Amino acid sequence: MPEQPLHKIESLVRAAILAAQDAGDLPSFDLPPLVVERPQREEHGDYATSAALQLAGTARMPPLAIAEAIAARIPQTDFLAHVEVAPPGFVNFTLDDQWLVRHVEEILAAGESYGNLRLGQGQKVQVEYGSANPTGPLHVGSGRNTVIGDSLANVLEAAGYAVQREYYVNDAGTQMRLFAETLYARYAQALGRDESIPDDGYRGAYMVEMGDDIAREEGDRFLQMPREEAVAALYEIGLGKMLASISDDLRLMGITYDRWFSERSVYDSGLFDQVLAILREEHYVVEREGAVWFASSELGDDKDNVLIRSDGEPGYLASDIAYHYDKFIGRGFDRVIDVWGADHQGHVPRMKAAMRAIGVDPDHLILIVYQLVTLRRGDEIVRLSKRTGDIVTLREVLEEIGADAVRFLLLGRAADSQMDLDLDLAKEQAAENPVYYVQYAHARIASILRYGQGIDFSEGDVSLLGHPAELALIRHMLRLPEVIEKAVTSLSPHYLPYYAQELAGAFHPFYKQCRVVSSLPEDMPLNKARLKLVAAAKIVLARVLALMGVSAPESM
RNA sequence: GCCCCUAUAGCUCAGCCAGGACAGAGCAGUGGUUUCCUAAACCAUGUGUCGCAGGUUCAAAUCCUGCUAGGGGUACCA
Repeated sequence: MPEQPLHKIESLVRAAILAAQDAGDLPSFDLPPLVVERPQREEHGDYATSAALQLAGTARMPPLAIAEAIAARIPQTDFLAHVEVAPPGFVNFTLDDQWLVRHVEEILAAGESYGNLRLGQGQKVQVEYGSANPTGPLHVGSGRNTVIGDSLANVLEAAGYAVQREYYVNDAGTQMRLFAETLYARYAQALGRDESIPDDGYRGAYMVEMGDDIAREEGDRFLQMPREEAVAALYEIGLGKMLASISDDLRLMGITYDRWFSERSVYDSGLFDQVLAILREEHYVVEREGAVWFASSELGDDKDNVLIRSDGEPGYLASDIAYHYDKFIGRGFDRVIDVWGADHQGHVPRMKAAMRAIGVDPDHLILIVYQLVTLRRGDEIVRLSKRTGDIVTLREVLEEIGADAVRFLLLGRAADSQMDLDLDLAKEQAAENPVYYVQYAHARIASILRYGQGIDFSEGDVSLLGHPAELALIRHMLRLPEVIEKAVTSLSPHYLPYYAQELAGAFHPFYKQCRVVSSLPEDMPLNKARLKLVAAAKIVLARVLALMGVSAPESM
């Protein structure tokens, strides 16, 4: 895992400024954080810093003069071909061709681990995502949640964190009781009994089907027992069926968890009582109006929140505090990341307050709130509600559009950005989805390697590479570690699909311009070098696809 | 009312955190490309009051204030 050029350049620029100050070419001042970035335009090199522009004010010197002073003190290195000063005060860095070309060998040597970083240093991080109520099938919103969470977990792992993926099963509380009551009614109806579902029950067709299924599988035995007992039994059966269906849908998207954590277990294990006692001891629990309140307003929230309702039923917040106590105190995660839809944003200040109450640094609980997906079919807006039964299931969308395209589509927007998903358009454009552009690059390489499988290119000489299209491809391959770092530090997996397209966009022109396996005998040395290049490109493409949870086909 | 998110090309969106070099991509449009490795490809080409109005700055899509529009939340549902 050699140091990335980006960071090497940062160090060089910093050292250059300090040296210029020592020599009296620059006045002394404290260095602000230096920004080294990828310039937008190719002719500005591979990396650039605007440090001189930033410093012009404090140094009271023309930016160009500062840039000159910096550039003059960047030492000769193997990886930089040249360093240039450009008006109004940029310093531009261009990577050395031979250094780039040698990088191909490093990627081949790193293999699947190419791109790995040591940012995390083994810190324990939990990512909790998905976590949809098991009262109905997953819809597209849950899809966005899982795609963000899963890819984030992937990049965190790549960056050297010890990641645990978890699904919190809300198998307790009012909604599950309504679900069980509804299921009882549907089951009874399936057996011909006149029974109506609760007013706030789940009206979706899937509940009718489940009632039919259970009637067929179990007969009428639940009608023979006391109603309460029957509802309790159906609660378990229905929960099991919903969880099975949810995990099937997730598997279709390539998502699996390390642990499914039951909300009920928070109460059954005594964890909730234990945490409530701690809150009481710290005097964050008050009783009024017949309910038990969490005094979160004393901890930065703008209001108090109900822990146990006046009907004696603990609310969602109650178990969630206990659950997070278990994550941090019980299981010792250094950081916990929860992925929530914008409809849960009101929960953020309460949970931050709760962390303070149990003695956890609230910054260690990272809440990623993504904006909701608005589904449309043409001009018609499809509202999603499990209760009214008006849902477009994730399964339907997966079947219409395909898991890879769905993941790519859902991942490609920043969490802050609201998504407008037109199912008609998405279906229409499914074939034009950029995911196939990326996958096709991978498949093309696989095809080349099959075609050239008789050639032993292990002794290929990469120094023969140098065509502009080859160098452009290598430059893009080199960016993977930077992209992973950026996705991790900004907790924004949406950079991955953009990068993937750019990488594929460097491969396809290379393929067009550079014959990899040529039949001319005199081309053999170059063939071997290029086979090395494409083998390395395949590694990088496969890696970024894997990070997105998208398959990397050998043929298309 | 108050709080959070958003507004950038015909459409869908990056870029905003750390202000800097003529504002980017995909799709859609137009024209072209196939004697050896996959045309799901390549090449060329047009597209902008960066929602509006102020402010800060040598420099604003980016920071600040106000406004408009859309989405979400809002004190015993999750």
